[in-house]
Amino acid sequence: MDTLETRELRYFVAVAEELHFGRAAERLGMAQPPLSRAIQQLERRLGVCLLERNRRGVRLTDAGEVLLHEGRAALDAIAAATRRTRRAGGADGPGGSRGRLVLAVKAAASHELLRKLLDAYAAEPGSAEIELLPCGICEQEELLRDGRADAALMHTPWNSLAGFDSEALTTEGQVAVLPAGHPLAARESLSLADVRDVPDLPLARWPTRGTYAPGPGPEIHNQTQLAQLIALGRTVAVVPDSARSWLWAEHTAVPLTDAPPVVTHIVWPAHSRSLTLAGLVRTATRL
Amino acid sequence: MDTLETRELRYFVAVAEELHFGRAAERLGMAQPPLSRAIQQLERRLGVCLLERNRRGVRLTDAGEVLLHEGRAALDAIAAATRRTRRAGGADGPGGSRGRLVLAVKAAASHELLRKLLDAYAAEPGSAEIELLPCGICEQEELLRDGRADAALMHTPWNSLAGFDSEALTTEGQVAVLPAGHPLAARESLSLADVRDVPDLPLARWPTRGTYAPGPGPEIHNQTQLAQLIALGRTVAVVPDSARSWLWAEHTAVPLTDAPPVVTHIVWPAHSRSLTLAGLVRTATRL
DNA sequence: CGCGGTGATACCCGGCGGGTATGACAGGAC
DNA sequence: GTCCTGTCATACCCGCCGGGTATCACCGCG
Repeated sequence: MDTLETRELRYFVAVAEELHFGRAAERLGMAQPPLSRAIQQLERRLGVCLLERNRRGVRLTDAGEVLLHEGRAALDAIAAATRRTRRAGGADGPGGSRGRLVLAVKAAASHELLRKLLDAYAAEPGSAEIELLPCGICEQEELLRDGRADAALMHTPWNSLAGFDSEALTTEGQVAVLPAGHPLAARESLSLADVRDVPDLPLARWPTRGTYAPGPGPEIHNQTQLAQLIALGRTVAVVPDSARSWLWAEHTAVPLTDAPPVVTHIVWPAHSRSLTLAGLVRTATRL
Repeated sequence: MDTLETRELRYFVAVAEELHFGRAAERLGMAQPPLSRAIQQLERRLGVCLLERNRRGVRLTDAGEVLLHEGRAALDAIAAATRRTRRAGGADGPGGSRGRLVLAVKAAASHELLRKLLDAYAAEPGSAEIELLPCGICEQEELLRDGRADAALMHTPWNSLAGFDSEALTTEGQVAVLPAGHPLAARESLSLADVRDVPDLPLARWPTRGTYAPGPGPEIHNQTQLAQLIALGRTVAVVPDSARSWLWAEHTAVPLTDAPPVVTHIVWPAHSRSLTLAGLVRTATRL
């Protein structure tokens, strides 16, 4: 009468994402009629209309929109339960050591900090093995939610810490990275306004929470690509101070006076009660 | 091969909580043998040992401990999906107005603020109906997690905001509430040390995150009980400044110089995307 | 008017979730 | 020792329901 089954959630999310019973059924590896029936049963059990079936396609009702969001969150929680239990049971990969932690990090971000953290933690008595999970620009939230990672290093203001527990580790300023020969590269310092208004160098755009702000500059997907575009004189970027470590000879970094500071946090699921994780966090905050 | 069913989670959580197949089966309204079999299947599918069956009782393994925590979170998420979808579909209670929001509040806490918030929000164009859900001292987290509430008013440092999104609304100092006739009641101000060391008045103990710290004072369950115990000269309490509004004639409030400030927040699930909720939060932050 | 494409309906079947009866085993009372 | 008791596991059966196939009803379109 009340509790939804995982299967029903999976089915509904598939239909709500595809907005097409046939395609959704294909994605789920089943035939279309039982899927239609399952969704009908779901609507009857909830006492709520989730989909508007116009001939030619399907649309979500307000309630359907809610169930899509909440259902995704619930499916993530279930996947997380599976993954973390398997990991705790030593049923993963080779070695199968107990208490292993998976730490999600953006490639090449906070490199110095990460090295110090790993060294310091490994020196702790009784420390567990830390597996690093390199991930894309804004993937950490998802990895924490669905249990593929147990902790992550995140950087405000780019990442959102909402929904997680976190501790701030370091704060740093930002610099503008310019082609070495550019006139602005000779300046002692710059303001954000300076950088935004260079006519021949449109500001590179990083994704914020997975989407790109509109603008003239190129959309950046990884750090190597960015480095190359800057070196070729096609763009300028605003990056944290610690990014100086991967600059090329053809780059010049100029401090920004008014850019928001970048804070690196260690982040974990709010409900976590793992002692292993607590140890890692303690080590991190003591750095 | 991988995704857990809601039923399996329910079964496992019941067994893990009871540590007894028979009682768990009774709680689930089923017979013991199929429950045993279901747990075995679960262990085989996860490839992990969850329970240690000694004759005479059952114990959780480390992996079982993890699944208990993560499974509870997942079940909460599923319950939340059900409740919020039903609410969005207007399938709840009489009236069935769309976009209704449920706001969880501790009885009598932040009364002034709550009145202002409700008035201001009701005056907004297109505002939804706000249903108030009075709750116990530290129940708000649970209500948000399992979907019985959409938002809550919480007070740091008593409530933990971990896992939620929040906005701070007001900050206030704390006062010591004493029986009117007590010698300390004549003082202009007090320190926490003063209040803690009154030999004839042990400090009342509020639950923090659901549990009571050890101490000599009485365990407080609600505000009326506290008021009475103070009036009878049995205890002294440290409460936020706004609590002056419910004091009796037999009470005296004395400002505390070094008590941590109490911050009232409006709190909501981090993944929420509801426009109605956003409107309420906007109103609240503008107060 | 037929045709393609949509979701819904009708019907059948096999698997599995659940029940009952019973077993295996350890510990306590005596 | 020998019960008895309380625990979880095993064996077996059955009915339900989830899933498949075939088909329908409907609409838009050339």
